Amino acid sequence: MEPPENQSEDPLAFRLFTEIGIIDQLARNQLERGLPDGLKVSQFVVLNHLVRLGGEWSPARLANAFQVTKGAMTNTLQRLEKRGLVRVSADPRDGRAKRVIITRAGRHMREQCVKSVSPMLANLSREISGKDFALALPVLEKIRKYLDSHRS
Amino acid sequence: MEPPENQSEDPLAFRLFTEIGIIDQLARNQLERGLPDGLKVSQFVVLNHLVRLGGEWSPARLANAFQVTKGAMTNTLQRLEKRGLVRVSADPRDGRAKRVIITRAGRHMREQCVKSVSPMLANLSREISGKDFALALPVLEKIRKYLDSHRS
DNA sequence: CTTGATTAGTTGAACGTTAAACAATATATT
DNA sequence: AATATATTGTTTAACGTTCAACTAATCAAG
Repeated sequence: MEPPENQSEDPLAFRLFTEIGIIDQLARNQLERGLPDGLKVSQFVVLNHLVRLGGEWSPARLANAFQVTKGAMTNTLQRLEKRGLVRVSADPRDGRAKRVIITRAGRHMREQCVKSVSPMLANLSREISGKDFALALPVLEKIRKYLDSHRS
Repeated sequence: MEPPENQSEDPLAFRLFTEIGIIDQLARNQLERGLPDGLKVSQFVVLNHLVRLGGEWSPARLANAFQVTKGAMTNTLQRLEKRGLVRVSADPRDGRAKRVIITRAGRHMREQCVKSVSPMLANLSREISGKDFALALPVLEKIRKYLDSHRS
């Protein structure tokens, strides 16, 4: 039998996306305000991604990971390279592709960014328990993986 | 050489914001692709807000609710008014303010938008249970309220 | 009443993103 | 080999947003 929540007009899912939209906007604003040296969120998330997952990433893979266009990633990488935070070079195995490697300065900048975020995270932890985060995170991961695999 | 790092070393809250950012981007893209007549997400959420909560809203209140600047809301409302989906008029009680009222065409457009979203939500409900949504939603609401009350 | 501070809305420049067109290279088919 | 198809990255114009400056109106205190 089908519970009524599975109907096409599920208010729960819709409200969840609404909350996510507002949280994303608020968090981005507060994060960007604290980032050092006028670094943009789009640039920070790339640095963070490179540090967290390591290895070499092509611009196309990065664009795909963050679901932005190739043009946007070209722009972000050019700005990061101008700052000396990443190095972009031709891929010797594929004449079309490039490789993106984070520099030592890039790792250091990412560290500073993480530090600039921690006060906000610490304050948040005072009001919302780790148990709550642990409760919501798997659900969000599931949703993200679903959306990620069902995009055209 | 640095050891390979993985994301589970990041604080739970940080990973949660990362997931939220990716979900927001994926969901916005898929939503906007399905909206009728080239309507933008920013325009749809205003229509949806006016239908759901009813009554008269000033541009400033709307800008505050969605955490966008007044300039952005001016732009969005001008586009909605050009389409005849809202009516913006002077507030008789406050010479500085304006009132935003949704038109019948606006309500109809919102209905069509909701219809265009339902297939996506229905597919999502097939993979993620209402119980999961019910689990995550209160946490997200708590986080949103916290961020909302702690912005400078 | 007058001054000063606050609030509502608009405007224009700067910026980042998207979408589409493009050149270069790779892959698959025949 | 030759041809067609797909993929990578860049560029350009259009668009939406932010930010700062601005006008107009309200509020608060003297």
